[in-house]
Amino acid sequence: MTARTSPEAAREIPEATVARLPVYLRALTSLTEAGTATCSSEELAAAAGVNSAKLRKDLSYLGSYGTRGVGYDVEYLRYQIAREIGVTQDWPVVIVGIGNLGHALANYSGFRSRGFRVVALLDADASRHGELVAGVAVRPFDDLAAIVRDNDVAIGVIATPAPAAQDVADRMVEAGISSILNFAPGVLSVPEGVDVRKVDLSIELQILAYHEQRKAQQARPDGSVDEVPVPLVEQGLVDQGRVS
Amino acid sequence: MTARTSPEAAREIPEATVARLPVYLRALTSLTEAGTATCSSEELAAAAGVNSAKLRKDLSYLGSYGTRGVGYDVEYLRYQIAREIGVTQDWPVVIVGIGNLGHALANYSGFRSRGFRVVALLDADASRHGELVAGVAVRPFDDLAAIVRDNDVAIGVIATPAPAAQDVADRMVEAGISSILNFAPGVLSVPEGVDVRKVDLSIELQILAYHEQRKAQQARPDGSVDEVPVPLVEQGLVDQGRVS
DNA sequence: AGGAGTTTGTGAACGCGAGAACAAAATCTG
DNA sequence: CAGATTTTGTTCTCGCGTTCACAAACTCCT
Ligand SMILES: NC(=O)c1ccc[n+]([C@@H]2O[C@H](COP(=O)([O-])OP(=O)(O)OC[C@H]3O[C@@H](n4cnc5c(N)ncnc54)[C@H](O)[C@@H]3O)[C@@H](O)[C@H]2O)c1
Ligand SMILES: NC(=O)c1ccc[n+]([C@@H]2O[C@H](COP(=O)([O-])OP(=O)(O)OC[C@H]3O[C@@H](n4cnc5c(N)ncnc54)[C@H](O)[C@@H]3O)[C@@H](O)[C@H]2O)c1
Repeated sequence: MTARTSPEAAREIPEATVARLPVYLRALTSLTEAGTATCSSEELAAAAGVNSAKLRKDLSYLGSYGTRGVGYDVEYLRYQIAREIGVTQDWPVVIVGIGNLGHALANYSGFRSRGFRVVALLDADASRHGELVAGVAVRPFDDLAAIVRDNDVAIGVIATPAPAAQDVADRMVEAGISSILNFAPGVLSVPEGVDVRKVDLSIELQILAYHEQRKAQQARPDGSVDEVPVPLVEQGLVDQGRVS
Repeated sequence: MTARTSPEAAREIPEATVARLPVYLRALTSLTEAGTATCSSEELAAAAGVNSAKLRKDLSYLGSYGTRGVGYDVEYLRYQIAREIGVTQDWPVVIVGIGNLGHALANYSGFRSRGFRVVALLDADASRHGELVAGVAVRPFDDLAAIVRDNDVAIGVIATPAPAAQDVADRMVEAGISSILNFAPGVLSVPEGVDVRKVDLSIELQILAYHEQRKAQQARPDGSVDEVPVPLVEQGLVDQGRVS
């Protein structure tokens, strides 16, 4: 690993690894709850659904937190990963668009328990203002800038209809938000330095449909109804976006 | 492209390409609605948020549907992609776990309009049975096998709490479902030939948090509050799971 | 008709990630 | 204490995906 020419060079964690760290974190939390104090890379890899070599390589980017011949201290490793991700502190989050999906998100308890705190629910529809969802009041969308400023909000969630999403994103960026989780379909355009991640249910289903169609096609034309001729997938598809 | 040793060899579309086809499909639908009859790879790539070379290579796996010097016929290409994905037909879908999230999913109109039909809503909680959500009644989970058989259901959605997810998945597979979209956190174990895709809100937020933390760290220690020292991302993160 | 201009489809180069394999480091055993 | 055993951290190789760059193919204009 030749250090890049930069002075400190820090640890530059590959994006694929970053995407798996939360999975390891969850697996470690499960192990803790099960009372396990120590685990090998093999065990943890199984719990996370990945290859053990991949797991070890991923962890090596963070440092040397294991002990050869022994394994990893579950609690210690869990803390190190949480610190690396940045979820030892609580991140304030705003949700915009409190419709079907927004309500579900606001009610989702997994937010709190994983290092995120919903500080505001915003909606453009005045008839929703004042409504309490999971103890938080729905407020006018125009309060965004003030809320972001007062609470140091860096992360915003968009759950509005698609046509409003770009507008909302622009206003979020303007207000100082630099990370957006977008549930509305379509492409968001944001300035450099702003991260966007997209969750698109229809795309996921369509990917499944494609593979489903291939399976069906492979059984039909031959006439023979054979079982799983080509193993498409089995497990451990931690990497979002890949199936096999 | 050397044809694999198999007899027909068909077109083997790379997984990364499959994951982008739905994005192109949506972009083309937008163009159609905007009244555009023809478009270049450059225009379509912009609408989909990807590099135009990548778009052309992706489309080349499907066939030669463009005209050099002209571009693509929007409607024709849209149909070809829809056919390739398999969404010219309607796919019956069952949703299991009609709580917060399940309600939102059941109410989601984007299902229907994109080639999927919710044929049943299932929940283990008897007090929910009979409730109508978007015109579909909530039924006992034990009806699963019959519903899958009668409606030829291949795709199932899991929106139950995490502890129940593996059980539900097992029952789905047993009933004949071979594609699962899982919203519950944790790793599902399924037999070969069954596809699982996972949507995990917390993981997405944690990935954002990681990058957010890096941005903050890069501004602080230097003392200087410079603007975006290293361009982390800008746009076009079509590929789920990557940020930059 | 012929040349200029466009735009597709693809060959080739490159970089990143996955996995196998192994050396180093720790524990355990006798 | 020495050797066997376990398990990590890392090196190496391979394959996939992205991107560049360009020839082929089509249109348009004179
Ligand atoms: N419901 C689902 O399960 C689901 C699944 C996948 C994707 N989505 C997407 O998520 C988004 C929301 O879906 P939904 O079913 O909750 O829709 P919805 O219509 O129920 O809710 C949208 C909410 O956004 C508010 N809104 C509209 N414009 C706004 C603006 N400019 N600023 C602030 N708020 C605004 C509306 O008042 C409404 O309350 C949609 O883009 C949808 O495609 C939903
Ligand atoms: N609400 C969200 O926004 C959100 C976001 C991300 C992930 N999730 C995940 O989605 C899942 C559902 O979340 P929710 O908020 O809707 O939970 P919820 O508790 O509101 O709903 C769960 C539903 O599943 C039903 N259920 C439980 N066990 C079952 C079983 N064995 N078979 C059939 N049905 C069963 C329950 O009766 C309940 O109706 C959870 O795993 C959660 O972690 C939710």
